[in-house]
Amino acid sequence: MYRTNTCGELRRDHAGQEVTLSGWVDKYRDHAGIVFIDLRDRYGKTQIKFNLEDNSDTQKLARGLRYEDVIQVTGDVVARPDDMINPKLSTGEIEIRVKTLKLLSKSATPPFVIDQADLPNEELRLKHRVVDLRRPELQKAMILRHQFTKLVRDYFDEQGFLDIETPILGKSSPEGARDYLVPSRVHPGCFYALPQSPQIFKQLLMCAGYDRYMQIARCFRDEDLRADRQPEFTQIDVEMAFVEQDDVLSVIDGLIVRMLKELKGIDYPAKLPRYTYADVMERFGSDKPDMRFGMELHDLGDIAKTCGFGVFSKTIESGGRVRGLVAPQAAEKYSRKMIDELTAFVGDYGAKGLAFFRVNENGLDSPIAKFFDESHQQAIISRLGAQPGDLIFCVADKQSVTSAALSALRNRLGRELKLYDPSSFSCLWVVDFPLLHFDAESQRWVAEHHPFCYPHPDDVALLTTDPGKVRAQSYDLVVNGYEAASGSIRIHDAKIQQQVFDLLNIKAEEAELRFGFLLEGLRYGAPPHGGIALGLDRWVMLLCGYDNIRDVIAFPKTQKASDLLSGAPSEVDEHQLKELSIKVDLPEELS
RNA sequence: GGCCCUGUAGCUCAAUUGGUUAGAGUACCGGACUGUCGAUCCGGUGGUUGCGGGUUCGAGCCCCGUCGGGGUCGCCA
Repeated sequence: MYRTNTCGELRRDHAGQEVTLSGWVDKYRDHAGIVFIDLRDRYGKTQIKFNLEDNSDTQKLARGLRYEDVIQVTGDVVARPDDMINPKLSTGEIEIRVKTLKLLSKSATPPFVIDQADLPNEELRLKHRVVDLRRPELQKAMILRHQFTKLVRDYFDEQGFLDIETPILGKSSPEGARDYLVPSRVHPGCFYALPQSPQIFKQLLMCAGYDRYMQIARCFRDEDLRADRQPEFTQIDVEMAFVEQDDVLSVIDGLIVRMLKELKGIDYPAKLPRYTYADVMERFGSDKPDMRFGMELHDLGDIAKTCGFGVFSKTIESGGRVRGLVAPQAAEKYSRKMIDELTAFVGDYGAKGLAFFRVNENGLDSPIAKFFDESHQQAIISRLGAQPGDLIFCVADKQSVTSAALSALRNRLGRELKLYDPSSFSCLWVVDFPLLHFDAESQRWVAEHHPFCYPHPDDVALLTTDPGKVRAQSYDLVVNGYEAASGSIRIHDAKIQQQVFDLLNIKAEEAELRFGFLLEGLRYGAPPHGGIALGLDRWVMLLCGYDNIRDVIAFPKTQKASDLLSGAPSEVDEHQLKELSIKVDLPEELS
């Protein structure tokens, strides 16, 4: 038997017992006559000690132990004297007086020390993920991830959902994200695609009568990575039949409230607040606003129109917008140089400039203040509710640019000005997304969510008259500024589906080719249905309070989608390619 | 594909802004030490400054290219 207890469980009550522990050497403190070792496993650390008078051979062996050696010890649990209790350890009231020591596995010198205050750079951590995964921060994430998925499964089970698996090897569809492809050996020249999500299969399950489905599903998208995006990620995929939007939202409300309570001890109102897309876009400039703080956007169009500042008035004349926000008590905190930096920052979002005003007792102070007379200055102050000491920022541009620039600025200022508690949570629904948007590049309507999204019942008539105004029965769950879930009610009515396809300029033949197996499923008695998918990795990231998704994935990939641990992706043998009827044709600069 | 940051000892960082033999802490190796818990003290090993070019009397530092890592815009139905 390798152990009778773990390294995290022994307390004062255990004093006097003989125990056997196994684990990793976390620290060693060698005093020649007495040697202390902190023994670690995933449950905690226990101090073990070796006395010269107890057993000089064992003590000699103990002195040679180094970081990450794996050992087994047997000895007696001893209560520590009061002045030697270590309050930093849960096991700090006891220690093990070792009688026998066995070296189970000698470690090579590790590439970095786990308890080091300065974290090694991420490249090294990913290369040596085995060592990295021993760090408490990653262990916390893995444990929380497990607790989260268990809670999710339990919750949906209680609600009558069935966990059903869907294929990993599927059919490629050109819409949406780029597919990861898998060549078929038995069908030369043909490829499977890895699922971007189990979307169509879960709709087919609804048609088949499995009216409450859930799955913790791995999804794959070959798009560029971000701090919160990996090429393979995990969704909590949910679909329900005979439901309206409110039914889906209520089920998820219940999940979120329970999860925040059980995993974070946070009491959240039983029903998460709901906002319309139009509302949050106007007030926050984003469809995923971080509502842990205010600092809302305000429209200054009417004031800008008549002011003396040409950039503003001309923007309004040409159909653009002037909007602004107030950074509370930031006038002194942001120097001209820092504001220049913010100007460059909003430039990334297309803003050609960033107007600013420092608010003082008499009005506005700014290089462009002279273009605003007393009444215009007061109008701006009163519209924004600004106080002396505040700093006002404005962007004048087409609507989409004012939204993108100001929402990014808002997030940045909120963080820099510490306007919220980073450990708090703000969860909300955004509903009534537009069904379609007009893509200027391809000069056509494209689906905002996907082509199977049901239009808002009040807007069906608009499909033929004003498609851009049609709202969808789709919804996002937004947490701390992240899209944490997204879903919709699907079309189960062939006539409306046809209308949407027509709008998207998808011909019947093409629809049959691309989504034929879904349309086929919808043909034989499709119940009204809808669903949602939660981003598991993002949720765990948020629950841990981390700012990147890699720290909640055991073996993540880098920004270039490589796995530094295994070396994937890699070239394969010629005979493997031949078997798959594949010839590699590298671009010239790589060959 | 664009923009920005980054790469110096096993690790975390420094190097007076182009100037002597590239330093410190930690890890590692050796020694001392019987109550430490970031143990302490003494000594030692350890470097093609990511790689390749260039400018210069002289490059860790400047320039060009390239590779890796990170952030972000585009992209992600």
